[in-house]
This record gives sequence, C-alpha cells and structure tokens, in this order.
Amino acid sequence: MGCKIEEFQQEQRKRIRAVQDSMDVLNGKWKIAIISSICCYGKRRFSDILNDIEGISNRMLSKELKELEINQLVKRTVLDTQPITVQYELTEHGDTLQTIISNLTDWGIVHRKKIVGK
Amino acid sequence: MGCKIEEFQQEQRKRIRAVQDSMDVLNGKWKIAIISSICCYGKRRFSDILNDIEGISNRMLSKELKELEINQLVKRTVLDTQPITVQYELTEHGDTLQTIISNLTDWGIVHRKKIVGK
DNA sequence: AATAACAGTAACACAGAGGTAACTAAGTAA
DNA sequence: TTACTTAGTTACCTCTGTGTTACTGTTATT
Repeated sequence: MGCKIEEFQQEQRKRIRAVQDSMDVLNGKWKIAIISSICCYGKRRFSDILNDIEGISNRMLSKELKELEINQLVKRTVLDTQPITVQYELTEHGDTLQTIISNLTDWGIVHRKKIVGK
Repeated sequence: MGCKIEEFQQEQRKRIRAVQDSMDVLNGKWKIAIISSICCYGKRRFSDILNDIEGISNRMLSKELKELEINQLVKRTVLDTQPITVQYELTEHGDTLQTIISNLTDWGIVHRKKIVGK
C-alpha cells in the first residue's frame, strides 16, 4: 500500500487527462456549435447547419464535420434527392454528449449575464 | 404570433450562441485542465498546478490563469511566505463549472475506451 | 443558353496560439 | 559566494487554425 496522498494525486492526474481527452475532441471554434445544431433537430442537412451557425463558412463546416465523423460522433448519409442532399445525425456515442451540451448552454447564458452585465 | 417553426429556429440559434459563449471562455489547450486541477484540490499553488498538468509550461500557465481571472472564474491570492507562494482557487462563479468538469471527465474516459480501443 | 441550388473542394494568406529558452527578484540555505 | 526556490516575464520562433475567394459537378428551372 502506497502513500494515500500520492494515490490521490495520481487519481487527480488521471481525471485531468480525461478532461483533456474530451476537450481534444470538442475543441475548435465550431465543433460544439455543430453538434448542438444537429442535436437540436435530430437530423440536419449541410446547408441547414450552415444557416444555424452564424459566421461559419462551408469550408470550415465541411472540415469540422469530417473530424466529428472520424471521432464517431456524427453519421453522414447521402440522400437520393435532386439536387443531392446530405443528412447529418449524431451517433449513439455522439448522443452521450447531450448532457454536456445542455449544461454548457445553461452555463453560457448565466456567464454572459455575469460578464457582459445583462 | 409568428410562425411556430421560425420561433423554434430562433430559439435553437440562441442556444447555439450560448454554447459558443461557454466555449469561448473554456477554449485553449490548457484552460479546462487548469480549472480541473484547482477544482480537485480546492486551493492550489502555481507550481502545484504546473506539476498536475503534464506538458504545460510556466509561460502558458501564467497566461491562461490571467485570462481565467479576467473571466472571474479564478481568484489569485499571494501568501506571505518565504519564498512567496501564490494560491489559486475557483470563484463562486467558477464553482458553477463543477458539473461540466465532472461530466467531461466521465465522458473523456468513455470516449478514450471507445476510440483508442482500451 | 444561362442561372440557381446543393454539397462540397482547392489555393492562398495571415494572426495568433503555443513552444522553448533564458532571465528577473527576493529570500534562504550550504 | 554560490546555488536553490517560487512565481512569474521577455524575446523569439514556428505552426496551424481559420478566413477568403473562387471553383467543381449534377440536375432542374427559366
């Protein structure tokens, strides 16, 4: 049995690393907004997301969606319509972010009031 | 009374903006790890945080702590010791991040298993 | 024949995020 | 006198995240 304090410190270091793992996936100016947009509607087309998020360019949206796909948070489906449309939805794994998204939304509202004033 | 769909869309756009507000504060390679470190221990000194977070440099730690102070998430206290030590703790407002940190920690562990495999 | 919609891609540019290394200041211990 | 500790700061450099603009290919519409 090692020292209690050291054990505790190791435990905390692990937790810190875990938070960083999450943030690695969610970092970037647009990722959470994209997830949030898809999450709100269940399924969402490329151009809809483009429209949901103020200021994002199609280049960035395309790039970030690819990364989210690689990280298995988002699923891409091409629909056989004219013109072709592409639908994005959260994977089961992506769905597990709902609580975090929801908390971040609430916190963001409170924080803005706190800092900006109103 | 406007159209239901448009009202809903406006509502979602607000939520997306709120998430982005949160992320603006929490973005950066180290911020959440720093908050997490302070949060774990209640109070934490500069060199302790430096030691908690693998890979961070004193320059970055100093810079990020300043920003966190500006955003009223962290409080800095100089202790009258020899040599001088500086203690960081979360403000009341910073404390409200605990749920998010905790969720991100849990999610990070699950995500690593999912992606890396083990 | 020209234009529009959709879902991107390619080429280029640049600010700033982050890394590295050396330095400061004040006191303590060897 | 030299070296060590704490909590930073400063200068410099690199790289990458993001923005901008223009372009592709397919089909429908005018």
